[in-house]
Amino acid sequence: MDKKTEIKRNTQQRQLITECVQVLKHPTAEDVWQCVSKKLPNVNKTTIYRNLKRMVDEEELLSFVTGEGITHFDSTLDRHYHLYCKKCGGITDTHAELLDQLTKAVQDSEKFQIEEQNLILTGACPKCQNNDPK
Amino acid sequence: MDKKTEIKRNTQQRQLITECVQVLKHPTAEDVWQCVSKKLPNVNKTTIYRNLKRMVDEEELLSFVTGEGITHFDSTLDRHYHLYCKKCGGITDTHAELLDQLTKAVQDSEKFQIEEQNLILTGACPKCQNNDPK
DNA sequence: CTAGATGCAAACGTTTTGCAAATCT
DNA sequence: AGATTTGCAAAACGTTTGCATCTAG
Repeated sequence: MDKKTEIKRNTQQRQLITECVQVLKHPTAEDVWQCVSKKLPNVNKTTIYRNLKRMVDEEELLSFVTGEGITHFDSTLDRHYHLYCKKCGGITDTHAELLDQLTKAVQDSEKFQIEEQNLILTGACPKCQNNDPK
Repeated sequence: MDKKTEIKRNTQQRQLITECVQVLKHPTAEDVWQCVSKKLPNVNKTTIYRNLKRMVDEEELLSFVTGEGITHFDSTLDRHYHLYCKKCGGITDTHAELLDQLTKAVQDSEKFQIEEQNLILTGACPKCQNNDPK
């Protein structure tokens, strides 16, 4: 009764969107649009938005927002969090063990029932620390 | 050379904005506008946005974005993170010890130099768990 | 054949910008 | 007085919606 068993068509657009999210790793809607456009020059952004939204609703993708307020999509579904490099804009996944510990602790001490964890650590990735020795 | 030593005027609007952020705890720009409007009915939203932005730039306030993509402002500057209740929309501060541990671990293992931590745990606060026994 | 998906244009909400008028200091 | 800040209107931005057309099943 929770998940709708909706008919889903396998359109070219949808296939490409899925593909692009996987390849691009942590794209924005704009990124996906540009990527899909390469193979299908007339895709409309609306289609991108509609599909991404639906995929998030149906839990095929997850989305998160960086400190700058930009929404990114992620095809990695296991719980993890993100390292966001301010300099190059790169986003790296990190595993969730420590975050899980933290969440459990909060759950116990605050009696807060946690459903989603959204952690973004922002800073400078190893590459940018070296390349930009300011 | 980093922080600008700009002239800052003590306008009525700015005072009220500061006041409202403190009182409201984790307001959105809209919240602040409504709050300031009570005492100064003709404030323009632009003024709210401009001041909030500047305060964040000058590190008098910090801002964060919930999973829904809504920007909130916070006058508590010490490192801490937020519990966001999906049902009532309430936001609670939590202390940062565990998050600090996590951050240190990431810093060491990933060689990622972390400047900002942004953690939002979303779920149901104690009140809403009880009041809404679904 | 037909429900569901797309493309387009227009609406939307939030935030930003340009400029003249008002206001702190 | 003079520079900063405000208010207003308009633009910008990312996203959503309505609707006619197209298409996968």
